Amino acid sequence: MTFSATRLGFDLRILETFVVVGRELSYRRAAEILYVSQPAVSQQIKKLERQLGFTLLDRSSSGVRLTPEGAALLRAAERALGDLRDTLRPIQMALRPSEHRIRIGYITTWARTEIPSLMAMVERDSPDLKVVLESYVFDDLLQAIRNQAIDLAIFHLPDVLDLDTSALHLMRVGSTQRFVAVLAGHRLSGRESVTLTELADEAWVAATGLYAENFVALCAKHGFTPNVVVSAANAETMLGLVRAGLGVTVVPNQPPGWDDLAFVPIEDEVLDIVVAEHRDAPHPFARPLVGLIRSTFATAVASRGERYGPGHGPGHGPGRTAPAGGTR
Amino acid sequence: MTFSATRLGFDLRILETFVVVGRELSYRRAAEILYVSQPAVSQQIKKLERQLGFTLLDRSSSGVRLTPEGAALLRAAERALGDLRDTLRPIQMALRPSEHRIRIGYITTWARTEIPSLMAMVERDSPDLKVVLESYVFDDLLQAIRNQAIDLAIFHLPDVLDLDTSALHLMRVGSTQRFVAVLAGHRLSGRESVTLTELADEAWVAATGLYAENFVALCAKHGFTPNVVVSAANAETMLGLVRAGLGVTVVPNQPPGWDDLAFVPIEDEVLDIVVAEHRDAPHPFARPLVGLIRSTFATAVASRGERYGPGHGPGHGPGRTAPAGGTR
DNA sequence: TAAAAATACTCCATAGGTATTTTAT
DNA sequence: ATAAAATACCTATGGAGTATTTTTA
Repeated sequence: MTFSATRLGFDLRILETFVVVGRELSYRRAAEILYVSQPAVSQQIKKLERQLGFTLLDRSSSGVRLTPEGAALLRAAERALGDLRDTLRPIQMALRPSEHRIRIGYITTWARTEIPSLMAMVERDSPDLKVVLESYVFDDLLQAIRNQAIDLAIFHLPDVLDLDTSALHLMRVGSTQRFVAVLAGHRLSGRESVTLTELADEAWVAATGLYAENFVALCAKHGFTPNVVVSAANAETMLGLVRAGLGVTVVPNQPPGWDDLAFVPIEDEVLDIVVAEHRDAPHPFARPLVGLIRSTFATAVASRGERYGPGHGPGHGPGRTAPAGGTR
Repeated sequence: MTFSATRLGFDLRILETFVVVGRELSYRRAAEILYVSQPAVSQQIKKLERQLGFTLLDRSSSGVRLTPEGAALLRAAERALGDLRDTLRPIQMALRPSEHRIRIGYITTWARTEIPSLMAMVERDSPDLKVVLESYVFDDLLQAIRNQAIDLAIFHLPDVLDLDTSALHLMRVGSTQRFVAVLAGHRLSGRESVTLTELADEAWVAATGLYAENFVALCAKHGFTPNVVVSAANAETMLGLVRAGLGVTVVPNQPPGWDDLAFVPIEDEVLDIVVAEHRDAPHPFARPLVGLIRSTFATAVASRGERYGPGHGPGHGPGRTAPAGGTR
């Protein structure tokens, strides 16, 4: 016998999945946004349809269309999820009075352009929301969420390295590609794009920690070991070192204000830009912010979204844990 | 990596558990009501406290007290769960327009006294709620929920037999004991109580189906095989057969209107009276009704609540499936 | 033929179970 | 000493993953 505990109607995560599918009208894009696999979305929707007893979506290979019932549920669910959050918020606020402000952690890569434009949107959209910005070294960022030092983290995912994202909840907000940053006079500075292999013999300004490891692993995948002449912990410093002529470096965006540098796209897989929150104790205001973050990165970054979320994810062993601090 | 799907705050089941504990101020009683084991409640509360970051309940062996924070959460949670249900209800109603009424299935054992007094309470409490009553043979009752032929089932659990309650959600609403029904002149009719063993040589009027199997198994546990002279599918008939002098029978209550019969309590474990709903598609109005059902059975039955819910539950093999109908 | 969703299966995390120990009255 | 909650350990279920097949424009 299974005496399951009390349920309040159906599972709410499933409704949220349906809302995303209903908005995107694509299982694949919904999977990308939710950062789960496409079959997971299929299964959730199917389960919901089974529970309700009728079809919500007409799907075919050419796309997905809402049935009339589906359209009704979408409207109702969007409203209801909003109401639900509004209901839950005061409880959570009452219980954690310290959280009338939301703390966003980010890596300096995104400090120059994306964070300011995000803050502008926040100011316009939710002027009464207090945001505290905290810049982090990537290696400490995930741990900061686990520690509840921050509520939301913005970063791009290492694409080769396996990451320990336990206790986190990721949502994809955009994607970008790598650029190699070279001095204006560099032999490649005029190029439309380059392959990583062409850069095998360069002197490199590398990152530190996990991003550096990921870069080395990426190079290994392309058959060479980079000649790292110097490492630095943040993008600003790295670009400064490039400008100083120490070597070339790789960055996931084209920051403005580096007029004597050239940024050449690397023909490579795209990088996912994600936000992470604590899996079990999400901040009540996090969700609306994620929407704003997504539009920020949608406009700020050339996003073309290839593959859906997971792909180098689970099932690859225990992953690695970011240093700094215990399990709390 | 684990990319868990979107969460809406913490799990809602956990909040419901807390509400019950907060009201009962006892893990054990909460476990009984929720029909889960006491450790399950311990774990859920502990998880909630860990997520929130502070203590909700001061517990000791002499009882449980709410901390100030716990009291605050209890108030907020009760209100919020109500709001949540109010939010969800219109969605569910819109999606299943046929369910502006709730269908309650029950076994005839409870038809004489409990169901009418329940209906009286419903009439007083929620006069605009349409209830449809359907009496069932026990063997078909659970399947009727799976089929969504009814929304709520009221019955007592077989205590020896293992039951297939998959896809169901049980909540305990009361407990009772067995009575042996004998003719007024029977040798035992004056007794305060009897043991089952004393009845080993009686001629029996038995139930049919699962309840009958359970009765036979119970007798086996007490070391004898009952001499069943006739079987009947419902309590009214069985008592009629007793009155006709065919034998004695066992019932889980003392129905009125059988003045020429005597009901002698059997020294035995108590039986749990439970309601069941569909695990994945509960009726929006079911929850408030369960409260009324609980008070009905609290007043109608001598309830003393010994052990908490599960105990002959999971881990006993696949259980058995009620006949009649496929998996839907 | 290509792109999207569905299916098949495997695996792991969660959560509930039982049995037992700890604790406080 | 007793009753309640906590702990330890185990197991089952569900959900999400990858790989693959099916479908239809």
